[in-house]
Amino acid sequence: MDVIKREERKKNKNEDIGFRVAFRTKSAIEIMDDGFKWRKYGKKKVKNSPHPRNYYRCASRGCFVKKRVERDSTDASFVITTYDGTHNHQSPCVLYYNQTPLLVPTGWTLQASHDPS
DNA sequence: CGTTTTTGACCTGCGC
DNA sequence: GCGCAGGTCAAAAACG
Repeated sequence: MDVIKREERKKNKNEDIGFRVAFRTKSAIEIMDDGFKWRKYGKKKVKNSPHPRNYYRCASRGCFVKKRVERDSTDASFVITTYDGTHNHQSPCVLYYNQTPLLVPTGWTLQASHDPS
């Protein structure tokens, strides 16, 4: 696990993560379970917004997908969720979505999608 | 008992 | 070269 983390870090620096998707959703809570198991590994305060930003990683071994959850600086009711990378395995709850691997669970209000970089 | 969460400290990249 | 901002790690606690 330790070695894997090192390799991942090196890989991220040298190679491209893959792709990045940012969603801004209208939700009161930032705990959105998209079917994957997320392990929180960091919390940081952003100067741009008075609210902290949470960092999550996929709990599955061998899957290096990262997830960034941040509240909107102006509207606390909006949450910005950014996904980095692609999952190397199927979702543990893929059956929940039947046969369509939806990234956004039903009930979410998708406001916009853009590349933060 | 194994795993995740929490939190501050540490590291790195970028700008000046 | 230094400072800032952001991103990550790692130890202990909490949780099932």
